[in-house]
Amino acid sequence: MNSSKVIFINYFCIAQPFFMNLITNLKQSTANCIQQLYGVQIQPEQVLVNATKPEFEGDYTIVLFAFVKQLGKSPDTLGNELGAAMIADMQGVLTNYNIVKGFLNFTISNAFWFDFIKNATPNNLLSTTSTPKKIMVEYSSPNTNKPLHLGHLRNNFLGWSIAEILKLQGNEVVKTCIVNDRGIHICKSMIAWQLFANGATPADTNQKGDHFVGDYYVKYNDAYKAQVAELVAGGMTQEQAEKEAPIQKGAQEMLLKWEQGDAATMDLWKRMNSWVYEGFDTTYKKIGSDFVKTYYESNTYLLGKELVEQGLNKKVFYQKEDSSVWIDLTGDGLDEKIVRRKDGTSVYITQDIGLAQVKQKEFNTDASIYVVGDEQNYHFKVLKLICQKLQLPAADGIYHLSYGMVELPTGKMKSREGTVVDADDLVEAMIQISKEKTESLGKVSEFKEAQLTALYNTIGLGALKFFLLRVDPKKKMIFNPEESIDFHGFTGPFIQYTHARIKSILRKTGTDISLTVSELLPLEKGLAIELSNFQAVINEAAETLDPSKVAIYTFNLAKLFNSFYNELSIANAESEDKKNLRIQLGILTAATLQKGMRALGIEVPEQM
RNA sequence: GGUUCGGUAGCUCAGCUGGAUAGAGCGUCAUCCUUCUAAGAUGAGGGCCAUUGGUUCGAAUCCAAUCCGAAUCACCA
Repeated sequence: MNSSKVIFINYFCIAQPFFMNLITNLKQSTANCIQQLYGVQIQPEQVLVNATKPEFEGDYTIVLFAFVKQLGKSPDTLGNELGAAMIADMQGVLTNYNIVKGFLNFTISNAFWFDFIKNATPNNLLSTTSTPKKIMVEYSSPNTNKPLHLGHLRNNFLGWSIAEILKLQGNEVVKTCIVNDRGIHICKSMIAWQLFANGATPADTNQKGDHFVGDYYVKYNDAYKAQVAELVAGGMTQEQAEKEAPIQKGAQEMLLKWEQGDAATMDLWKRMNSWVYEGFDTTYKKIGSDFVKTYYESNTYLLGKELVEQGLNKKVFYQKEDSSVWIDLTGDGLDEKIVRRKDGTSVYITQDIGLAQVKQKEFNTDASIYVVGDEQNYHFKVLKLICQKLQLPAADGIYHLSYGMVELPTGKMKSREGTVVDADDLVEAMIQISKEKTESLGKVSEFKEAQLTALYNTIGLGALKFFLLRVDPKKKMIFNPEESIDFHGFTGPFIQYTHARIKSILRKTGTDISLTVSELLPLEKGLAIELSNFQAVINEAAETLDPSKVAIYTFNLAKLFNSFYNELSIANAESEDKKNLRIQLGILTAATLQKGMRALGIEVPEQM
């Protein structure tokens, strides 16, 4: 069992494209023909259908080895009998077959692909599922003591993209955010502000609010380290000094006051958080994150207490002598886990159980996806298990979309040590680079200032988003700030460029066309085949919650189009028929690139 | 120590429900703008798919063991 291959949702009826699904039909036909020829029952799913390798003749290949033994036929005999039977079975679709060492290659008829090209439109390339679900995607989860960094960007882009992909299938998606706005770390920046700010505000220093507050979090840590060093120099042990540092004690007192609802503390807390939220809003707007509902931990941290009582009654939980409450998960291969402290307060897992129930009551979703880093894999495993044992209605719908950390070549990012790649800085840098590149190419000289600004944003963010989404979410990734993110090759701008290039051609040729049958050249057919795969890619990305599948697909499609573009002229095609056919392929490719990139949260320009 | 996830070209990554000669991008080298946008295309070079054993007609892919790296196993969140 490999948990990394867990399928998010198995749709009873997944979205099917408007055209006949060739692969499904090939499998079915194989099973039918084997039944007819040899009277042996085979499940269509057992049949392996691949795209034929370019060095062989054909479009799709059926692998015969699996049946050779079962049917007691040589690969050649089986191939010939099956090939002939299937061509009769799928008349008009299959035209030819050949056999190479147990691989049965079929050529699909020109008419089939032409029909696909003719009937496809930007609007029917994707169709929606007949069994839509209501799905919550919780992502972003910022802390209010520091600004967003590169890791948050991966989270935000992933969450957004997953939501878009699920929407493409016709599901209803509810995007939510849980803000970690309380706790000792928040008090640390608060006390540092009290000590060092002299009443300064973000407006005074002309800073974004989240950065302003983040600076005090760093100042706290600097002061803390200095105090500890001083105490150690005065003869204390390191351990003692870490406990006794005055600023640390101050933060703890402040947390106590906060929990007691002390007016002055609450005022300061609200004030500083409002600065941070202002900063976050700017960033979210810039990167395109939004939420239907934002939950605040200051409101949710006491949740789950009732559920502890229920759990005790149901004997899911048990109480220790010191009156703390636990659950024993050793039977499930995990540990014992505390769910309520001896003083009666909730722990992290308890509030999450409570929050899961609150969200379920408020939105009544079929599933809830938590976009959270892989360091919390264990936590979410436990969360789901406890919810299931409590028989909460939300339990089975909990999915943890676990993603790997973004690391620097020097190792993990640490905000306390200042080794973080700041989200705002990085976004700005990307936009700046896209500006420089665009200017040096000089292709948009007629653009007005506002158009240029929009274009730089589109390209800069496109490069950044694509960079973070093109790799498998569950893998950790390394970001090297020394090497800027690329604009060539397997990148967002490459695909944006291909789209703009197609649009440029279509502006010249017009799109008012009527199609008449013509022979398809290999590159034309190749594009048609790739376009016909779009729905399957979206389905797979949704089932595995993996946007990188879409990134890879859009890249391959763009690459294929660029080869096509290089070899064949559209505007000056050999004949009017060819010209119209290629215009149609251009329309479909541009639309597919646009939708695919949209699913990654990336816009594509008309011109660049 | 237990659990989980990784190890594929110099670098960053695909491929992993077993199938034909393991693929991209970057970087390197070489071609192609008087012809629809060169942020492009074409080609060359680059590999003991961590190691060993097993299953199979067939293994990067499945199984077992080993080595290396990461995360986690808090009355922090």
